[in-house]
Amino acid sequence: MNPTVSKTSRSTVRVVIAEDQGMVLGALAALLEIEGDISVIARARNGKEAVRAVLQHKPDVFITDIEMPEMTGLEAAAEIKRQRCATRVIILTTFARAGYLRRALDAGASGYLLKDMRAEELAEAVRRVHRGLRVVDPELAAEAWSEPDPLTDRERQVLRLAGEGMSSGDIATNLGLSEGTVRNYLSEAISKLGAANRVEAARIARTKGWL
Amino acid sequence: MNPTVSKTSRSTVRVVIAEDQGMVLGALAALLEIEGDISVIARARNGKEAVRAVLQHKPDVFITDIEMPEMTGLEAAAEIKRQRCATRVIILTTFARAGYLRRALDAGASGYLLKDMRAEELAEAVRRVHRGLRVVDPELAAEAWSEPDPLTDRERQVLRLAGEGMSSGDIATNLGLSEGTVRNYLSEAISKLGAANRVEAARIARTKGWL
DNA sequence: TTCAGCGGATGACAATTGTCACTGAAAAGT
DNA sequence: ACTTTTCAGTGACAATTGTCATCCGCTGAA
Repeated sequence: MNPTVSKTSRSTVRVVIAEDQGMVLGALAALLEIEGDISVIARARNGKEAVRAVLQHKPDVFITDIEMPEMTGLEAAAEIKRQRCATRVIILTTFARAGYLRRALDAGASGYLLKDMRAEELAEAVRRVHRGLRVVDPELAAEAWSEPDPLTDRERQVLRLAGEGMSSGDIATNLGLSEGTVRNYLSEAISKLGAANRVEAARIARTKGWL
Repeated sequence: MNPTVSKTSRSTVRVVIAEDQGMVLGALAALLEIEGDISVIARARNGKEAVRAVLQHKPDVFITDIEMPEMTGLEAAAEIKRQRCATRVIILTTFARAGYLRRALDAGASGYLLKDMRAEELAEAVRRVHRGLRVVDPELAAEAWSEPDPLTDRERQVLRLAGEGMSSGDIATNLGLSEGTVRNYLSEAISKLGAANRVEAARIARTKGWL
């Protein structure tokens, strides 16, 4: 498959992977190990573990899921950049959400891949990123710049809780606001998102990655 | 392309995998191919493809995700059993939902694995199932029998749409019912599930796998 | 210093939602 | 033939939700 590279490390790319689903984590590692020029040197099942592993091993590339316990992949990426670690980051996620991509790029990620891309593209992306290139789905990239998150922090908080099924009153006590205020924020969010009610608004925000 | 018999020896377990996320599909295949005694003879990215592949290749074991386009993994499993195909089925999913497990067993599945189990357990489960054993998380199994889905078909339909953010009126026209009737069903579902409103009810139903 | 802007709150009003009791018309038992 | 069930609908009422106009206190810039 890759004749130019001998499997004895002429230039082996050293990789750390983070993914909370053990089955997928192991499988991705297996997928990359098949490639002669890539070596998985550590695995993590949450963001904190991941940060520790990356800072310790200083891999060439760090591949991470977004939604994980303890610490998000995006938070982990940001933390790693903050520590001035030269490791390049690839976000690997299920969600084609503009908001996620934007936050990923803000956090200094070099790649943003979707889990429903072809499996072969992962190894290719690792090599590309290692060479210093960026790997982002062009279609998604376009969308990311077009539509910025219109919600304020409060609106986001309120909408998140409303989407879980909380009543206005519950949300109010939960956030230390008055019930009327909560309804105002909700109303504002609903109109900003062009929704008909809080549930639809929450759904829209979720699919855009604004949560 | 179609070697009539095993080129490898004694007893290779022949497997077909179905999973809609290409990256995960390829990775799982790689994971299993590492094992000397397991061979992935076909892959599918949705339920229909999967059924076709299984009926054509008659593998020993069929591993499938649940939530896929075109046709659900559960539906695929049921269809395969209906066709009197001897292939044993393993459901591999993210969701530890009693309702899913119950439907899986009703569909004649031999195994129900969660994606957040350890990666090594997959190959082991394939072997176990191939030997005619069942592989189901004991804790989940207990829960599955304890609490049967209390919802009627109508309540399910109505709740599903309500969870998407539709108003009672929309749901009514959508299902050809009157608005009052919709509210009655919703009210009934809410009380059955011990929820405070439609949103919470939908959330509860979803997490139990009753959707 | 003053004034615009923002976060938060009120109050009022209409629309939607949740609850209940009750009716009627089909199945489905017995 | 005579109950029961089940499914759908009605009407009425209370609670919750969505919308608006308006108000207050604070902060930051002109």
